[in-house]
Amino acid sequence: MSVFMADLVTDFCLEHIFDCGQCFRWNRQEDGIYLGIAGGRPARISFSENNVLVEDGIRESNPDFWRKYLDLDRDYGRIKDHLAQRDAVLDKAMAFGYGIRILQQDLWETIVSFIISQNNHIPRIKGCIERLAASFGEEVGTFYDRRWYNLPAPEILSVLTEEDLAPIKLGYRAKYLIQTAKQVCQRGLPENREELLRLCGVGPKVANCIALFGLGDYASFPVDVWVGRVMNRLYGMEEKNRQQIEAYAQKTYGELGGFAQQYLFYYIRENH
DNA sequence: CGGCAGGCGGTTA
DNA sequence: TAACCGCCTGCC
Repeated sequence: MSVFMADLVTDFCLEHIFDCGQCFRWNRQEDGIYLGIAGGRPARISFSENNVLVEDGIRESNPDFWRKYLDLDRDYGRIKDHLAQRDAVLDKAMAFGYGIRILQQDLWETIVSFIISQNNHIPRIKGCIERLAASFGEEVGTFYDRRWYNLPAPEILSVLTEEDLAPIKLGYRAKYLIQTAKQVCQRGLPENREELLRLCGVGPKVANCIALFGLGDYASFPVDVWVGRVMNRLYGMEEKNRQQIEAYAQKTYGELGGFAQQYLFYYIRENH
């Protein structure tokens, strides 16, 4: 086990980070500590008095990994200032989700997670991901009294059948996952949105999520039903007019679209 | 029971 | 290229 610490951290709130819809493998404990896994590292993360503390189940300490994963080197105060200048309507959403950070997640895990997420509820998405990892993923060790597993690599997933995956209860997303795994084995991982859209089961919304969370494409502004709702409520736009919403986001938020989307999404999810 | 959820692929016109 | 429709599953 090793420990990572960072002090003087502002604009950071574990609840906002882990509940704003960008990740599915972290869970809040009764003491407010989050227990989960990222990049093959099971960990406990806590935050108090501007100090981030990460205790992970890996022998060799790797502070760079956690700094990057938690996006600690980015000035979110400045991002919020810039967004506030561009659009006063965002103030309420940014005040509400003040501690959001966009995690820099593993690309393959992001692809798998957001293919599963389509037309699906968060508790079920989480269940599917955990069953998939426990059944077909590589075990990374024991941490706080349980075994932890990575999501299965493309090479593993690509040779499974829909029948193999039946117990995972992925529904029609199972064949998407297998096909996408095959494509990644053949062509390698996608490097941009256009390549993401070629993957089976990846449409505009899922591609935008993967681009934002897995590729660091911070201009990406994923529009789902919740973003449609919030744009309707705060801006009076038509909920299902994705073109109009995307055009507005592009024009107004520009290269900060992904940050704006996260504040808006979290705001409407928690205040509907 | 039908309706729906953090969409997508496939089929039509 | 826009509009439909069916889809696994689980929950209301």
